[in-house]
Amino acid sequence: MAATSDSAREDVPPYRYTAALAAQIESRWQERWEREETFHAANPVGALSKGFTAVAGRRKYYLNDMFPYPSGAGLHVGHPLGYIGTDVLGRYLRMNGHHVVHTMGFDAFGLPAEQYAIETGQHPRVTTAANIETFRQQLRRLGLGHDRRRSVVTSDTGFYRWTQWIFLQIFEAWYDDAAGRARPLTALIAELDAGAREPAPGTNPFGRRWAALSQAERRHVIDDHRLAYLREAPVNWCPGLGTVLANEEVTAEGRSERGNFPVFRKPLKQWMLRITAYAERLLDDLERLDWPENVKEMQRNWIGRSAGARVRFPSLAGDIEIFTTRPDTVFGATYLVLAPEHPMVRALIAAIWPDGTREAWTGGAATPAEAMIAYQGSAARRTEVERQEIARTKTGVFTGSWATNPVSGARIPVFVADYVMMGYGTGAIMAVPGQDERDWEFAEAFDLPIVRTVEPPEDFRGKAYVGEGPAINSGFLDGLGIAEAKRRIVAWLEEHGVGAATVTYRLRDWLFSRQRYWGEPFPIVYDEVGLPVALPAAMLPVELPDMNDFAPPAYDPHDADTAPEPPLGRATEWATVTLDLGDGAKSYRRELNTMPQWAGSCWYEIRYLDPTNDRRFVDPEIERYWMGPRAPGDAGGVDLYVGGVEHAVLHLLYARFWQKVLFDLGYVSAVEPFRRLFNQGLVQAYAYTDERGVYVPAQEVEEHDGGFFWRGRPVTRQYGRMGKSLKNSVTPDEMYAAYGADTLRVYEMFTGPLDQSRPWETRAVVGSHRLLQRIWRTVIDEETGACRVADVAISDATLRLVHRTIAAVRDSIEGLRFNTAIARIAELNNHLTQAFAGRGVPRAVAEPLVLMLAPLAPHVAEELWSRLGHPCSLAWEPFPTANPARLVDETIEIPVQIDGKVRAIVLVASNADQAEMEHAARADARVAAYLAGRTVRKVVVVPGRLVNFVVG
RNA sequence: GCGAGAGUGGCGAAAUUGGCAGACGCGCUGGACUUAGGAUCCAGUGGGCCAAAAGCCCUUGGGGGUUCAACUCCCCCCUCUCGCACCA
Repeated sequence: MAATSDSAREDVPPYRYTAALAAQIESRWQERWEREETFHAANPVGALSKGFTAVAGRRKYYLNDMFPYPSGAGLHVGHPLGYIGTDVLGRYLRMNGHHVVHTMGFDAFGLPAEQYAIETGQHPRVTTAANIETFRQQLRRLGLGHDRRRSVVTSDTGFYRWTQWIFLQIFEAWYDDAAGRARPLTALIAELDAGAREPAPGTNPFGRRWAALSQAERRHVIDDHRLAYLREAPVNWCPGLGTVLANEEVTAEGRSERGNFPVFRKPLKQWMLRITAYAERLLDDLERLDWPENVKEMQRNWIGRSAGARVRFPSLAGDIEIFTTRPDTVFGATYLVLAPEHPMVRALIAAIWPDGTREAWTGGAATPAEAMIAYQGSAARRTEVERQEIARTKTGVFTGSWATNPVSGARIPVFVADYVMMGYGTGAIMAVPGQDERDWEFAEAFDLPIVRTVEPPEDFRGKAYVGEGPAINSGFLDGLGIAEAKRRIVAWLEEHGVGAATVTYRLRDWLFSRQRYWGEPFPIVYDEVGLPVALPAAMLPVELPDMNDFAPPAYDPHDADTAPEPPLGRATEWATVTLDLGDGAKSYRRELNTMPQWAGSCWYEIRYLDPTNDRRFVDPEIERYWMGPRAPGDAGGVDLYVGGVEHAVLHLLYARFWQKVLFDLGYVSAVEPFRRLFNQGLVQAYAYTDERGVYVPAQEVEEHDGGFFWRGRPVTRQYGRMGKSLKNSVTPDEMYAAYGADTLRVYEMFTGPLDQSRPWETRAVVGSHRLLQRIWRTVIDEETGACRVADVAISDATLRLVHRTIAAVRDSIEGLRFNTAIARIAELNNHLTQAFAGRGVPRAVAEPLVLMLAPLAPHVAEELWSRLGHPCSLAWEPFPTANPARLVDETIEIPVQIDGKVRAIVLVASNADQAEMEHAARADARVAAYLAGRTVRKVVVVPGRLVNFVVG
């Protein structure tokens, strides 16, 4: 590494821009920005409104980064890529008349923070505070133009008090399907009491009207309406982490996203948030967002809307309801399949195998019950790897029962098979092997009848046919296309009361409890009969008790028979509390689970706006000013949200959900939290492993003879993430020491467009340092330290280049292509070095150069600006504007092609017409030589572009 | 398997959206200043033919097409990255 202290060398000019000088300049300007409150953004009202009148006429702009969780490893150079990008844009917008709010907080609750604390044997409160301090110092050195007053930490009581408050709003609300929005439960109760409505379907198991229900029954009905509710259901239990997880936190391989531990399904009573009520709106409103298409697509896939029908198949055990997207194929349903966990399986299992049961259907067992036990047992014993490998081979077992196809009247067998998931649709399907590949495979394996209901084309050679075609073997549907057949059959099903059109989502309700210590406690207590009671807002925050034995029990990660045990249960004094909640002092038990990692990040961007408000989570006027819709139909939200694509589903879906609840309840004016999303790329790096597969320090690896070596031993190289454990981390601190923060900023922005991943290359950083050195030298005499600005004439060519550079730099920054902005600045400076060598530079050139550099390398730009004689910071100085008249040259160089190949360059007036251009081209000696004795078949002249003679 | 995106010098990349391919850098080569150079400055640097220059030819993953003109538009294929994956 080039960590030299060259300023100490005698032959280095005394006023050269070196790492040492950069360090001085950077700390001086950082202090000054802080002292002068340069980046404080004023709210229209409230505690942070000082100075608002001065900026009231500006256009507001809310710029936000996905906030980091403060890990113990500190920052590496990959972390700040997005932060630098947003800072460049923020500074640019500020110089263009915008009123920019930009800050940075910390996502401090959650598993990573707690695990780090456990590893280091310290309390998470201590490690979190220390880690945040490290992050703040590293980030401060970057010179980010943030309003630090607005920084929030999700684990501070002043913050999580409001996370708890929002949970209470969710708890005290229900989704009014008729109105298409969430409403307070008080409104529901009023309408029920007034007889204006009856409980929603599925919430009243008592079979009597509201007016006839007892107090306890009414309580039950109300609890079933809540957007936050307790439910006993199979959840994702992860012994390795000691907690249950949301579906979004479990990988397709059935392991925890964090830590990669096995996850088991286990029935437990847990808090759920009714995100499914918002499925349609979460899907529809994606259209209103300026987000990367791949992220929208990921959310669409996760929500997984499919339109189809539910159909009831009568059986001796009762009606079996199935979901299908192809109701038109119902005549071809030759058997039913239930998921192994389906509640009706037990009732469907016959005592003995019916007569004529085929050998293949029994699995060799003596009775259906035995077969079922064997089948469920073999599924549970399979390892994940085996499940992946045999995922496509169909297994299952006959229940011994039959059902009736309600349309064709056919008697069809009922199977249980693990290719049907309990979590989707109704957990049961009608199998139509003729039109479904999976059903075909199963039908082949179990020798079941196959009836085609859509006629395949003549040349079709496959098995199941899923394409378009006329219906066959389908009674009154015969001859119809799929769409029309669907319409007819759904009408028929509804008319005969055996089915209905319906929409199903893949999205499940959000499992919201975690058996961990380091999270927000729920603002919930349980009364003497074990029912949850919300604490009044006045009792918030429910503070996390200070505990020394906060770690969850250490389970064997592979032991499915363990059970979660919230650490807060050990805080016995805290866990029981005597309260007067309106009916006298009584003893209550507290909720012992905590909220998941994602709770704080669901709304932190709102709190940034009004971080000190202790009466509301945000003042409505402040929220409307920064996040409100700009026009009717506009979703509102943060103007630009920058972060990694890894949050495409989890955080971004949860935050949208909370935003919509808050919107429905009238607390915020924006329907969406993030109007525009931008995914920055990763900074990647090479990592090296020795022959045992152990990582070796990447910085000590040498490349020679076509191979890589560490201490003389060959190592293998792989490319990927940067990380401490991979021994390929480079810290910003190393770069600050070697070159300064401005160099690091410029380097990171120079390696490519912001949305692209790029490799880190320490040896290339010097190029950005040299650029700053050269710009410094353009303005400052390295020997004397004097400003080189002089009263010298500017050529038209130079002036044009300045204006062209301004136009290009503006365009590049606005498109978040900072690499090309830097290239154009470098180009201009290279030109100035030549054009004004030894003469000093004109002010009219030096000043725009410095101002253009300012968003990218703000410290050195401020220093140069001040040395150019300006007493004030340039942070609010107008960004240079290009004069359109200065962009065009009087004469331009035009390529002349013969048959599409450039053979000459001629000079023509920029406004030359076609004839003049052709004339100029023919006048060129080389062109004339090429054309001599040949017939020109065609001449293409594009004014201002080129001339092409076609002779071939 | 399905969906999305991407393939340009040794490396990171650029190309006003169909008009001089490789801007700006790293690296490399040579030179200057030097006790020294892992500092700084200057020059050169896609490949080939040629002693060199001039000149000519080739070149944006591969193949075909449209066009006076294709990194850019169309068709087929290959490779890589990401997401989803028995979702009925």
